[in-house]
Amino acid sequence: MKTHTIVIVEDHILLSQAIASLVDSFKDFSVLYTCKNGKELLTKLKTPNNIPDIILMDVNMPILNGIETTEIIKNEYPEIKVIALSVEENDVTIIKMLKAGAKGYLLKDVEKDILELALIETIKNGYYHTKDVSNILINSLNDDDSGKIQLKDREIEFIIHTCSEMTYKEIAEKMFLSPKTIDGYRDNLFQKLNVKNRIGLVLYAIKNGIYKL
Amino acid sequence: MKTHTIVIVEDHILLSQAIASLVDSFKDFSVLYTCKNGKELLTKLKTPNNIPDIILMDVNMPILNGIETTEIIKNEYPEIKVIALSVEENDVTIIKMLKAGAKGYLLKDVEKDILELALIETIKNGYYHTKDVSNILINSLNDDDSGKIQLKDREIEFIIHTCSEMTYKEIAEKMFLSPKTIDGYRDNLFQKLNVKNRIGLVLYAIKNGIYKL
DNA sequence: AATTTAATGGGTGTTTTTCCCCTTTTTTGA
DNA sequence: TCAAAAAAGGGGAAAAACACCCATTAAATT
Repeated sequence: MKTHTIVIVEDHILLSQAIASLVDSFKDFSVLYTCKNGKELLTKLKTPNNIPDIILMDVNMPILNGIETTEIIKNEYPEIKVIALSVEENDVTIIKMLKAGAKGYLLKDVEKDILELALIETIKNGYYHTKDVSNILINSLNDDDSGKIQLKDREIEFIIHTCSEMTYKEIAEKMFLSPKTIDGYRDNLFQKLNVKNRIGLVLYAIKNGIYKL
Repeated sequence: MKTHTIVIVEDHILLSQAIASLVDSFKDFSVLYTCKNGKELLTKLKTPNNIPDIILMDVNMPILNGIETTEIIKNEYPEIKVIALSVEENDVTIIKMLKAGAKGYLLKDVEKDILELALIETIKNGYYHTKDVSNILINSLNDDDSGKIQLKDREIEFIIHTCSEMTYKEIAEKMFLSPKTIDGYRDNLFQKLNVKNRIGLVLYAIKNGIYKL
C-alpha cells in the first residue's frame, strides 16, 4: 500500500511538530512539510511535488486563517483534502470551515486513533466526521441564530469599537456618523443578537472572533 | 546515560498524545503516562513507581488547573520538576505559574529542539527559561500592575456578574449588598485594573480566565 | 415608475452608569 | 488593646446608555 502525504498548517510550532511526529508514526502516512500559516502554505504549494494528499489545517492562525485558506485551496487545488483541526467548538466557526470546503473537522481533544481513522477514511471516502461535530451541526441547524446572522461591515466596525472601551460618542466621531445613527446601530444589534446591553455585544464579538483579545 | 521519565498533563487528548510522541522520540526521555487534568495527575502520583522526573503541565485545564496543581506538587512532591506548557503569553499567568513552583515556562510555539533542551537543562540545572519568557518577566517587573493585582473573592463574584449582562442593581440583589457598595466595588476595580468602564472589566475577566465564555 | 428596504439621523424621555466626597461598621495587625 | 485599614453604605450630580418614536434620502426590487 502506498504512503499518503500530509501537510500540517499550525501556528504553534511545538504543536505542529508534535502532530507531525504523531502522523509519522502512523502506518500509511508521512508528513511532507509543515507551515506556520495559510500564506506560507500557499507559497509552498506553488512548488512542484509539494502537493499533499491531505492538509491538516488549524482554524485560528495569524496572517491567513484556516477558513480563508481552505476557501482558496478548494478553488485552486480541489484535489487536496483539507481536514480542520481546532479547539473551537463554536458552531459558526465549524459551519464556516465546512462551507469553505473542509472534508472533516476534528476537535483537538480527540484520540490519536481518531486522527488516524480520519486520515484513512478521508483518503478512502473523501470525508470524515466525528459524532461530536455531527451533533453540533444537527443542533445548529435547528437553532435559529446559527448560520443566518449576517453582520454588515459597518456593524462589525461598530462592535469592535464598542469592545475597545469607547463611548458611543467617541465611536460616532471615529466612524463619521451622528451619535443618533450609532444609537440605531446599537438598538438594531441588541435585537438582532438578542443581548441586553453593551456587555452582550462584547461577549458575542469575542465568541465569534469579531473582536480578538 | 539513563532515561528520564516524563509525565504530560494536558486536557486536549490529541495534543497530549502528539507531545508524547515527540518526547518519546528524544534520546534520553520517555513518557511514563499522560493525564487529562490535575485531579487525574494527583491520583496517579499516589501509586508507587508513578513518580516522573519532569511533568509537562498545561496551564489551562478544567477540574484542576495548572497553577493549582503545580502548587500542590511543589508541596507534596518537591523532587518533581514542573515545566509549564501554554499558549498564554499573559504576564500574570506566567508569574502565577512560576510562583506556584514551575521550573520553566514554555510557550506552545517553541521548536521541538527547545523542548528537548528545556528537558535536558531542567534535569541538569533544575530550571530552564527561554529568552521570550525572561523578557516578559523583566518587562512585567517594571510594570505597575503585573504580579500584585490580587482580586478578592467578592470582587471576582462581582466581575462575573458584570460579565453576565446584569445591571448593578441586579448584582446588588444577587450579592445581598447595597447598590452603593456595588458602586464602591466598581470604582475600586476601575482604578485597580486601570479600565475605563464595564467593558474593560469584561475584557480583563476574559483575558485572565475569571469569566469563561 | 412605484414600492420596499437600508442607512442615516432627529426628538424625548427614562434608566443606568460613572464620579467624587463622605460616614459607619467590621476586621486586622502591631 | 488600640489604631489603622478594609468593607459596607450614602448623597448628589453629570454623563452615558438605553428605548421608542419618527423623518429623510438613497439604493435596490419589482
